[in-house]
Amino acid sequence: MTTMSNRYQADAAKNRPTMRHVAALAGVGIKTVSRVMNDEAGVSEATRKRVLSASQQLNYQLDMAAGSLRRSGRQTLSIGLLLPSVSNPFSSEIHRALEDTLAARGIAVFAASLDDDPEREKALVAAFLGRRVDGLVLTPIAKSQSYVIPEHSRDLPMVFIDREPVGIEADAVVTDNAVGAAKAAAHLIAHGHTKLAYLGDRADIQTARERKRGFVEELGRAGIATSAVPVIEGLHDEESACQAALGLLRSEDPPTAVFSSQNLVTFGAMRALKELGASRRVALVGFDDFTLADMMDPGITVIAQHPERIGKLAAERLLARIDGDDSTPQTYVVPSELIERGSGELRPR
Amino acid sequence: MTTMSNRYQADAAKNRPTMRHVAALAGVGIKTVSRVMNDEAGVSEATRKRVLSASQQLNYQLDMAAGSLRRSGRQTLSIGLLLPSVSNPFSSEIHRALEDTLAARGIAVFAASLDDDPEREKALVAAFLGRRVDGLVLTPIAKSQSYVIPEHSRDLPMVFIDREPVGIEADAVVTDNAVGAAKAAAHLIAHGHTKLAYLGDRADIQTARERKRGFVEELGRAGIATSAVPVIEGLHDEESACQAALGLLRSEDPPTAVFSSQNLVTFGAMRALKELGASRRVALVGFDDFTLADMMDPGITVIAQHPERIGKLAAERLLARIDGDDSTPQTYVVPSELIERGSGELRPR
DNA sequence: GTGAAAGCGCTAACAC
DNA sequence: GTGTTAGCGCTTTCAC
Repeated sequence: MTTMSNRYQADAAKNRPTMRHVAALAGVGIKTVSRVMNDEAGVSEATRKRVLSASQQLNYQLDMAAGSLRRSGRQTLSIGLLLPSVSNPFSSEIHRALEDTLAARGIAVFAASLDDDPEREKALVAAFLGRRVDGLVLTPIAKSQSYVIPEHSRDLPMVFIDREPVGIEADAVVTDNAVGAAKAAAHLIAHGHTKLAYLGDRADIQTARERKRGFVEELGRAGIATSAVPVIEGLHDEESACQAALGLLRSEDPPTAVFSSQNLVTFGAMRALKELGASRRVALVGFDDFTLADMMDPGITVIAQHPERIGKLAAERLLARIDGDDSTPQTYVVPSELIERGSGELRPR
Repeated sequence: MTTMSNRYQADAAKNRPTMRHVAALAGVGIKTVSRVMNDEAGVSEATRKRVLSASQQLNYQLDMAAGSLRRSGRQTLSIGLLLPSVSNPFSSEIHRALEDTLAARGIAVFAASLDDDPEREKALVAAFLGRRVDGLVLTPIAKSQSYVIPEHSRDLPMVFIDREPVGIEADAVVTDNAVGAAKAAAHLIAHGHTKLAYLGDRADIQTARERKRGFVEELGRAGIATSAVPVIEGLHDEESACQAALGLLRSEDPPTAVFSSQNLVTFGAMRALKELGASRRVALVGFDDFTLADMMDPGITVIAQHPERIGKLAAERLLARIDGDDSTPQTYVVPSELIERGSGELRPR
């Protein structure tokens, strides 16, 4: 028996030990080891200690994959998260909040970046499915998400974030984009502006469309002719936004207030205003908050989103689904918030 | 036969289909399905097509976990990544670069946040090991990493980033912290400053210690008495850094140039300078680059790190180890870069 | 080219 | 309390 234990021990030092190794060393059956490792009842304290000691001696680690293969329910305690990019500040805040909520349940997170590529979206979903994740949290970018319908019907929990999915009914957690943009317009109008301008992202992005819609509708409510308000779309980076803003501000009848629909666009507008020395003359409200916004001169007024709340809510919905909630899928709206910092409170002239 | 196929098909619509389902529907043996799904040779084109069609019809997805259980080598095509926080900009840039390099090999990334908690470090490593990751990339924060020695000896590939591990010999990828800080000191001295000040992070963080060492050593080389240079450490957030900077700048003999060892500290210093209206009078160089640094007034001169290079290099080292490289572990140093933007080029008086 | 049998590490079901 | 047997979905081995 001693030789056998030794052999198992030597074996386990190089190769990864299994329950058999632990069982042999502890002198018990394999099922007993399983009971101890899973904190199941029905093991005497003495046996428990022997098993624990053997497992520590061998540095044994339960193999979750092998376990879940046999276990009914087949949970892997891991989920897949698809983001525009893991390095995008908005996305990574969501990621963090999700992680915190899921970690409390011992769930690990696979994270991946989409880069606006619909093909990648499908490929990454497939990659996650192959790893048998217990759920999926994704930022949809493909035209339709109907390709996941088979999985969804198999009760794979799924929550969409930032944008609502198309072609499938599933839970979603989004910002009130239209309302937020309308708040920005109303704020500028309340400060005396009638000559507004809109700098927007690509129209194929759902959130961008929503923001534009909200902004324009608010103009209508305020009785400002939409035709008098320049709306520039298709801005996806700082440089193009800066050029667009420069064009507007140098025109014959320049706006006295600008709304930018997204961070990079806001940065471009800020650069343009700075270049023209107009930062304290032309009002600016940007959608989405950013670091150092309060350190600018003037501070930049923004419609802040709450990524941490989106992430937390998405995680909670996912857990509820994992726990068997089968109510009708729903879209949850997280309100945005106007933060006054100076640039949005400048008055015309 | 038809009834059987139908039964399997109905079964597969609700439950997840297995190779058996596909085999039954295609009218072949299970091993043939395996061959097709793994792109193995030795299957006639006709059979291949039948199998492929059946698998698409059922929406079949190969189960990687089950496969790797039996497969020799047992690769799961997933790795674990441990970061200070997934939402930290520096970390998430590393994350992104890692992901890109590993995605090319079909490797998925588990990401998790440490929050400066040594216990979490150990727990998360255990969680990853239980999921049988093929490798680990980690930012060490515990006092010693000797707890992973057993895994390391079992040839689990492992690369440390940002900080070198203690108590174990393993690959590491780090910034040249001391050299970078020395460059900052030299830059300020070259611009005529002799009255410098150092604002630093907590001394228990390795990178913070290195930066201080490099800075102080450069003072020595320049013949500036270290005793004449205030060195404040233990600053871990913007507020404490701001207070420390205010104290220094309001003292009887204030510094003409400040070096801040980290982003949040830099922000605090910027705020203090702004509050005192000293932004254009007192020089500032910060360690680590940040968004909008060029939009400040003046632009903020920084010692930029290259997270994308750190991430890429770490991924490459990990892949090399996974591929069997068993050369002596090594520390790879990624050079930092001085970026002049104005604040660091201000002269005294 | 193809398939049957064994077994990866574990848990379910049941016997003792 | 504890151990034995079967089998999760797949790949290996080897026979046809």
